[in-house]
Parts: sequence; C-alpha cells; structure tokens
Amino acid sequence: MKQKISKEDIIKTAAKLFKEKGFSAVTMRDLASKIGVKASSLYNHISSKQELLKEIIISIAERFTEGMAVIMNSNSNSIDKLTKIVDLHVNIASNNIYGMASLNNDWMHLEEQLDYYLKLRTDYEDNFREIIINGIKNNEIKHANPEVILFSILSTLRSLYLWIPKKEDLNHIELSSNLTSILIEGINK
Amino acid sequence: MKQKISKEDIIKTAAKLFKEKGFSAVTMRDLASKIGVKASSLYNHISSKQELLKEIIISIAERFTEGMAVIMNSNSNSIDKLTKIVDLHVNIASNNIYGMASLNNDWMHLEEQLDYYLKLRTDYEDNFREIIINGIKNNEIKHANPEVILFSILSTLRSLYLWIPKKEDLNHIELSSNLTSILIEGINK
DNA sequence: ATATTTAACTAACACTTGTTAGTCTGTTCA
DNA sequence: TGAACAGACTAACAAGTGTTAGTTAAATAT
Repeated sequence: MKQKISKEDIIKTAAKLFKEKGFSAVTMRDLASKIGVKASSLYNHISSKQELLKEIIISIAERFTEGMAVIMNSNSNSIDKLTKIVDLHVNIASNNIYGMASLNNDWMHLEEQLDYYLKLRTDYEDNFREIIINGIKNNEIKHANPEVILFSILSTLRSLYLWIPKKEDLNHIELSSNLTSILIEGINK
Repeated sequence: MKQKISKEDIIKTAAKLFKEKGFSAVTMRDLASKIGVKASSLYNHISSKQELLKEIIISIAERFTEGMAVIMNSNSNSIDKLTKIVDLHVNIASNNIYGMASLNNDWMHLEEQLDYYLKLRTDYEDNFREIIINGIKNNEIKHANPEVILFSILSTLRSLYLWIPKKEDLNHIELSSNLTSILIEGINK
C-alpha cells in the first residue's frame, strides 16, 4: 500500500484548511491534494464533508461544556471561577488552534447537529452570565452591566485562537495570568 | 419597468447574506432571489461577486483608517485616545452590522485588494499598539504585556457586530461608556 | 501460499457555480 | 410620437461540486 491515511489525518488537515478559507470554500479535492491523495479516497475513511465539520466543532464544544461543568461545581468564589474559565479557554484554544476557527465561524453550516451546538453554546453563556451576576451580588465584581462584562470577556477568549499562533514566545501559563489580570483588573494604573 | 434595483440594494443584501452564511456559501442566485430578481439581472449593476466583497470590506476598512488618523493626530493622552477608539468601533459597527462580518471573516477572499486590506489592518494595529506603549511609558497604563492588552481590547471591539444586534435596548452611547469603563478599569471592585 | 481485507485509483454522475449573450419591455427625452 | 436607453428576462456556457461505482494492488490473516 503506497500510503496509509487515517480519519484523524483527514480531520486535522480539514481543520487547517477550514481555518484558512472557511468550510464552504474548501473542496474535497483541495483537502485530498493537501493530504496527497485523490478526493474519492477520502471516502474510505469518512462519510461526508459534513461529518468533518461536525467532528471538528462538536468535540471542541463538548470540551467547553465539560470544563464549565467542573467550574460550576467547584465552590470557588466568582473571581476564581472567572480565572478558571480563562485557563479553560487558553488550554482548549492552544490545543485546537485550527478547530476553533470552525467553531467560531462555520457553526452555521452544521446541519443535523446545529440545534445541539446552539444548545451547548447557549447553556455555556448562561452559566458564564450566572457567574458574573453572582459576583456582582457578592460584591466581588463591580456593579456594571453584566451583559457588557460577559460580552467583553467572552469576545476576548473566543478570539484567542487568532492570537496564540502569532505569539509563540508567550507561554500559556504566562498568557493565562496576564490575560486574567487585564480582564479583571483592567489596564489603568 | 417592473422593478428598479440599485447597486446599493445589492451590496446591502449581499452583506446581510454574507453575514448569515459567509461569502463562499452565498450564491448569486441566493442573492438575486432575496432581492426578487434573476441572477443575471444583477450584472446590469455590478461586475462580479468579488466586487461586492471588495465594496463591503474596503469601505469599512478605510473608515477605520480615517478614524484612527484623526485620533493619532489629536493631542489627547493615551486613555483619551483609547476612549475615542472605543467610540470609533461602536459607531462603525452599529452602522455596518452586516459588513463587519465580512471584514472579520471573509477578508481572505479578497483577491486584488487583499494586500491593500492587509496593509490597512497592519497599520491600524501598529497605531493601536503605539498608543498602548506610550500609555505605559507615561504611566497612564499599567505595565503589562502590551500585546496582551492590544489583543484583549481589539478582540472585544472586533466582536461588537455580533452583540449589538442582540442588545437593541442598550443605546450606543451607554454601550460605549460601559465598555470603556470595563476595558480600562476592569471588573473588580 | 493463498484468501481476505484495506485502501488507493480512474471514471463518471448529477447538480451547482459565476457569468455571458441575446431578447424584450417599459421609461425617458428629443 | 418615436428613438434611445435601462434593466428585466430566458437560455446557455464551461468549470467545479460532493459523492459513488468499479477496479486494482498492497498488506494482513489463515
């Protein structure tokens, strides 16, 4: 056998291409030629292009859900929980630089799994919001609009996948603590 | 004449569809039928699908460049400049909810204009970074990693287009000042 | 050594893509 | 009124799309 490719290889390469051009702009022939094989050969390992998107997005989304569940069940205070959420995002983003692009930009092309994905995302945001609102109640977090706080932190965390690869020198523990400090304490002196 | 469509109509509808599904997933037939016309009729007004993307992205990118130039030329202190940048983003995002999606997610499908776009973006980020570094030097901004500060603020501002439409109740002046406060002073009490 | 399985290949499919050519009808202006 | 034009239409194109069928050869199991 000239070559032996695995489903994992295909998914990884797909994620890389999906990040560069988006799901819709990547053809099965693009993907195959990047791997060094003909498009039809891919179908010995996967069932459809859709399946690739599903595998990429849902596995990451579930990792976020699991991480959030652990944080919600911990009895830390609100600021500690936020710190743990930052860690969670830094860790998942670092290990899924390519996949995060699909999660953020191509989720709308999920078909059967779209509703499931949207539920995971909504639940995640609801938990996040609850942590913030509790923090305000407990006087740990300043009395600002919780939606603006949620939006501001979550936007930053969701964009990590774009920045981590550009700053290879910054190690993840350092990034995580710098980020936590800036998000929580702000930047003013 | 049964109908009279303008290039502006086409661009607006295109931006809306590009936000929903991404540039590559929107066909000229999709676009035409949303407008209530046949695909070939679009070509009486525009020269190509590419042109639509260019018009949408470049016009917004240039508005950011102009806004940044005004801020750089003002002799405000660093914190004031950051406040003005927040306003700039809130204003442009509010007025270009759909187009901002293309700017953020479909810029890689620009062809002849790709280099130009990338130059505008890099210059913008360089100016932003300079403001932050000057702020640190002048003791207005805390001595943290300027790349992390830049990334954190800019990610939030670049995601505004996703949040503004979900929070119609929050008016833009209020949003702008809440956001400035959170980005600069943080969220801790 | 032989039989079975794995996974590549070529060829083709039905359909969709952006775009062009040519036509026809309603509007504008002399 | 009639000529010129604008802008819609139908029809078609060449190229590209995801995917399937059938074939072949290498790897593995008996």
